[in-house]
Amino acid sequence: MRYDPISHIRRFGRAVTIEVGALDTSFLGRGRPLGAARVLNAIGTGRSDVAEIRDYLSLDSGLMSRLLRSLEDESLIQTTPHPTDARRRVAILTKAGQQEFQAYENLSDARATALLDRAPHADELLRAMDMIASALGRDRIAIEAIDPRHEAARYCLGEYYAELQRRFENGFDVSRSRDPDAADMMQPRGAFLVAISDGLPIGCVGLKGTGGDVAEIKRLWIDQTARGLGIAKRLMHAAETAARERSIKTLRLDTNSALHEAIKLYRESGWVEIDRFNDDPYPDHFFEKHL
Amino acid sequence: MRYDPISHIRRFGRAVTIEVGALDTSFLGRGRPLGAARVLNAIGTGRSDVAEIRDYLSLDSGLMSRLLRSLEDESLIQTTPHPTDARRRVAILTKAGQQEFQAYENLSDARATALLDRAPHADELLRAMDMIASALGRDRIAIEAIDPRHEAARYCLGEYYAELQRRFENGFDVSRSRDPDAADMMQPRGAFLVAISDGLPIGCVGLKGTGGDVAEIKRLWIDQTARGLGIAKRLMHAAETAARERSIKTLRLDTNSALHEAIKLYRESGWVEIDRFNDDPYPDHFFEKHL
DNA sequence: GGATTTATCTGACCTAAGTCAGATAATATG
DNA sequence: CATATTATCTGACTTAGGTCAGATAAATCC
Repeated sequence: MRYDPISHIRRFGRAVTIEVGALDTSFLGRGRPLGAARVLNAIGTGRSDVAEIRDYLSLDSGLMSRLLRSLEDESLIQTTPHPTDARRRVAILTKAGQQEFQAYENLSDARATALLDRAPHADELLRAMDMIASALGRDRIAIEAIDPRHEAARYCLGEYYAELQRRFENGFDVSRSRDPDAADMMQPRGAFLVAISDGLPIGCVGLKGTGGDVAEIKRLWIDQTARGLGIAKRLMHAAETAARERSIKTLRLDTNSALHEAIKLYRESGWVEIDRFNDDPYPDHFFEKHL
Repeated sequence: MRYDPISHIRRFGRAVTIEVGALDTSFLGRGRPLGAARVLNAIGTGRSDVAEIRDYLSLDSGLMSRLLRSLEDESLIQTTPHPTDARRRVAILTKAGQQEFQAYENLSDARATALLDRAPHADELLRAMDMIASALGRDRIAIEAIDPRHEAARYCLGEYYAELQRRFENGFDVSRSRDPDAADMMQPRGAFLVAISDGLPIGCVGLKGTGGDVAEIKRLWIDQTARGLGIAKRLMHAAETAARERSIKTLRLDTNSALHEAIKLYRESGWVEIDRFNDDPYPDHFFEKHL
């Protein structure tokens, strides 16, 4: 058959190439070459170290220097020496730069909104986009430790609770479960790790420590559209590493038989089933692992 | 919440921009600027008229001319005057050009294959890509009349039968249904129309004529990932237009109650239910429309 | 403390891409 | 048949993007 899987992927490639081109063209409407717009965008999204931006955008140092000068000439950015390394420079947006950055953001948002408004099944479309973004970006998925009260963490936890609500026969009410103290999932006792894919959190795990040599693994979640990419394994591995760094000797966790992929993962990676060790109403399986 | 739908779309944008950029970079490995590669590709995929290529790639006439010269200098293409309009030129690939075109195709295919091989759920991923390609490319979906024995038509019919097999309670066996004669769905008696989106057929409908002033609508199918975009309506509209052009006064069709979206569409667009007019074992609903 | 490495900047240079104004020849229009 | 239009080509020009070889100053290494 002619319309094999590759034909479908290549059709997808044609469609998104046209879309990407259209977005670039709309960016040019602001009277600035794309290179300068990209640098402005990198600074606007929090990258301030010039070397970091250069690396992120794979730019030659000469070109980078000229792009920074042109943005400075427009009074969109200011550069100052790096506080601890005087060879380096850091760039920040001026007030005008923030406005200009926001104008680019608005162009992107407008395209996204227009697409959503016209889409017949917006939620399905978003799921499809998430799945593809995760598949294409799998080599760029990074595990980061963040504050469990940070918005990325709160987003992950919200999705995690929503998934338990869907999967547990009688639903899930977070207030009936013991919600760990944020401080127990932060330095120095514990950690909260998220998997970030192209800027969006797609998975998380918590290491809840007490200061002693026993700690608990909590809130392991992977977005449905990002499963099968080995992210859970990476998160668990990172959590164990964090535990060792905190001199933790024994890890425990509780889970529910509805979460069979998770239970399979635990069994395959050295966890052994133990007796119930708490009175939380939801879990029915309990595991332990010695580090 | 920060991670609203727009964040997801923009993450998707970042991921595919990187992918598109990587493909472009791999194309540069063949030692030719992208512009020339695009023209070569356009010629390779069947566009021979220079003006048509220029329009398709939105190129300035001067730039186009120079790109053609550079491809001629490499002996990859040959240009000759247009057979009926001596102002125009047509370009075709030489033997070396065909090889070079194939080399680009292989690069694309290799990327697609690599993606599929690593994907955890390849079929889901392909569905996601189809859905996004249809949503992004909805303005480029074209209705074309083709030979029902053409591969695009056979693909549509295969997908149509597969869908009936899934949706009918007792499955569907095409040999038990009367398969229309190809000649009845071609000029001058009938037509076979397909909806093409970025090169891939995503829907079809047949107009089966007998030479008289009554004809039948057959094989209305829209790919699952392309529903809600109004393609069925456009196909039915095009079929009615084709019927009028063939002096047909009355259209009939049979369908099955499992195909409720189709039945809804017929009811909403002027079709009225009539008595059974054939002994095909599958249909249980019969409609008619006077043009 | 001297040698080496690193980050940035500057000038010179290059290619790709695209624009613009004619020139030419053929076709279409009235 | 004169005029307008169309398709292509050519030369002149511009901008964007990127490379390369030093220059400079700071940090790091031995």
